[in-house]
Amino acid sequence: MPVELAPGLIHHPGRLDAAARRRLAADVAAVLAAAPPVTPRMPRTGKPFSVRMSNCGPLGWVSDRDGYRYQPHHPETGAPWPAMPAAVLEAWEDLSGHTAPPEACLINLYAPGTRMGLHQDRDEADLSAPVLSLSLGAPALFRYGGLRRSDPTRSIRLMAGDALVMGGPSRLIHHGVDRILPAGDLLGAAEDPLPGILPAGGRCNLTLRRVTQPGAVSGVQA
DNA sequence: CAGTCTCA
DNA sequence: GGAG
Repeated sequence: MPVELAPGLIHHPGRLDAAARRRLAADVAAVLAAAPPVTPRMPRTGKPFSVRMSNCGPLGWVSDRDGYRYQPHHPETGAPWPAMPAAVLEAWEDLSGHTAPPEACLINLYAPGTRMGLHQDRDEADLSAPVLSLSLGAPALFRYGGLRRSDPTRSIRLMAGDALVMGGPSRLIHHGVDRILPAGDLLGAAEDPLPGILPAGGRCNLTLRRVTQPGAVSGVQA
């Protein structure tokens, strides 16, 4: 059953069963074969993220010395991002409450020890759509706060199969990943969703977003 | 510009 | 965990 952590911030524990998780993982593996994970870098400083990333869908989120942006092609291969898999689109239809389809699915790969500092998802022109997060693999300690970075924060454990919707008043809240937890930390067998791609004990997170304004002309990025 | 980091 |  869903838990409303804050207005517009909905946690769906165990939303994806084992079969759905396997199907999603297989789809993600196929995407990563065509769009290999990239190590993003901080704008200006070039400091690498610990998380590795890829994308599927018409647009993908990338970060390098030039800044954050969405672009239609892989930054290293130059190929268009792979199409959004059916399992991803179905999750959006089930959980987003949004009629227009997602335009970007960012794939975050967390090896053990990887973290993601508190940040906002604010590179999208259309903020009326929620961000939908799906978790695979190892559990993670997820932290969320408010609209201001200095707002008080709380943390929850995000597990394989969990979905999290950040929408409405929570669309721009700060959030991050404090740490990847040992797979055996809780009951439930360790799942390695992407063997050969993600180290054992790692986590894969998918975030689905709407990027462009409803009326935007193709080729023009707000 | 920033989803970085380290210090405390 | 909060600040810079």
